[in-house]
Amino acid sequence: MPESGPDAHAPAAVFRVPRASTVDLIAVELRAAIHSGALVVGGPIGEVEIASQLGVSRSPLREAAQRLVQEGLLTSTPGRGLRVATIRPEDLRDLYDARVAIESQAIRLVVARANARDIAEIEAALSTLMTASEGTDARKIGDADIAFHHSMVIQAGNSRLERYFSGLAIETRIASFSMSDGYVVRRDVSPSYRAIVDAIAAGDSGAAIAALESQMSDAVARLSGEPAEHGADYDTVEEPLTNDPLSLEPLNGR
Amino acid sequence: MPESGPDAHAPAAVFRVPRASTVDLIAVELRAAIHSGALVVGGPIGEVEIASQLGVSRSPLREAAQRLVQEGLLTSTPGRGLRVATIRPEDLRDLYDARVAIESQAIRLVVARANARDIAEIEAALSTLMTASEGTDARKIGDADIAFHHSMVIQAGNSRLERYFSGLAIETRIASFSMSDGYVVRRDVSPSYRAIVDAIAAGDSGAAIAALESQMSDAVARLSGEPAEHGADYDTVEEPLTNDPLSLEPLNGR
DNA sequence: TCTTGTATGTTTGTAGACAATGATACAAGT
DNA sequence: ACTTGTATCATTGTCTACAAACATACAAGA
Repeated sequence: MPESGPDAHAPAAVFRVPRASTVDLIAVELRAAIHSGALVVGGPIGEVEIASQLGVSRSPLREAAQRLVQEGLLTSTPGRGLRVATIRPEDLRDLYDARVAIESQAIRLVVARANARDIAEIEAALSTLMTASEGTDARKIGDADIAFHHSMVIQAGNSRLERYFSGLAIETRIASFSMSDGYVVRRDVSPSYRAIVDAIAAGDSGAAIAALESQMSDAVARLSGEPAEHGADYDTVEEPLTNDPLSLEPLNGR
Repeated sequence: MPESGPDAHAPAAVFRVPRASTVDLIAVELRAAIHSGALVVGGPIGEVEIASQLGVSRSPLREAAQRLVQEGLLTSTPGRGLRVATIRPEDLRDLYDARVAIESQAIRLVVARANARDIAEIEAALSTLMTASEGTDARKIGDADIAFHHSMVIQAGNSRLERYFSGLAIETRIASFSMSDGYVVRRDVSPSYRAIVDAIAAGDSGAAIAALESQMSDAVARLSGEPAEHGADYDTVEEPLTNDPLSLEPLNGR
């Protein structure tokens, strides 16, 4: 079966350069702005203002915004425009159930692959979290927490799961902003983190998922403002919300 | 603690009417068009043509398209515009792993709620599938298959899981179009469906998830074109792709 | 005093226009 | 004959403008 022409089915010698579109850049920037609190949770999106801050027109901004609408990070009301989504207390459970869906499957995949390097990465993320939790920077602890969970999803190597998780991670941040006034984290790192990693290393995905679920239930309870149980002490930190004017010159100086 | 003003925290007597925006309508239409094959998989999106077919301008169309980009149903290449996504054979596993993530969690939630009415709904979806599988309409069987899985996610009552699943369901359809030439379904309904429902009814989420996983692996193998094992016979149907010109007058006669 | 109607201003939603980029066809050169 | 350069065309990406919808303030009436 001769090839029809030179290099007909030859393995590609060079790959597509995945350039980022303007909409991509804006979407990233919007997510970062929500994450940092620069865009106030529940607050409106002034299209003209934000577009000018980003140095773009309303069209690409609106297109990028629709991506976040699909993610559930923005809500769109017909005549009223876009607002940053809020998480109502009764939605907390749903959010964390969704995280369990993604992360428990990630655990299954990581365990199935049983790659030592993957587990090492997760271990590294855990130790970063442990280090951060010795300090008092609540924001830092929260970020390290998400980074730990993120590392599990990354190691699973499934692009869809990663995409879903990225959105859920930001929603988790929104929840922090939405619930109590202030950013609340556990002062002591829950032992469930250790349990998750150990179970993964032992190849016991069932135990890891069980630990994950209890950790998530714990988080829901904490954010719901339920009193601390079994001696866990929380650390509520009034966040000095950044008011950065949405940095970025997307098209590097064009 | 007197209320400050009338009805300050009174339970809402009337609710927000969730009007659908134009972008919503267009997004729905685009998904339907991909589902029906009117927008050919891998094919380009002619913005002007499709916009005119829908009776709208390019702006709202492009905004709606970005939602599908976020879902992974469309791909955007900077200078080259939008194309309907394709599922490469090596991506099949990832797609179905993602479905397992969503659906296994849905099963857990349904089992946890243990609501007889939920299970009855799922049973109904299964019997619809059984009925459809007695016929020869491959498209109908495929739709009933997805509807069965969808019903589980619906009964879980988690909006995020449902949103994710809706996208994955269309991706599954894309995969059918992408793989072999033709739409391939199992002629005999796999016994794993029965196993899933029975396990749910028995409250055994572990068994249900195991059955789900084997069913998914089966689907991956079938779509990958691997030879039929253990006597399962497939039914490949050359689909007469509909060439409907994207129906719809979104803004009912405006 | 509270409600209801009216007017004004602001913001969104859509359309149309222009510039820039990529695709295609053809001609010239090696 | 194949490659390379050039011109033309189509399509996208972005901007600006206009019309419609919404919010707010104020005045008139009950």
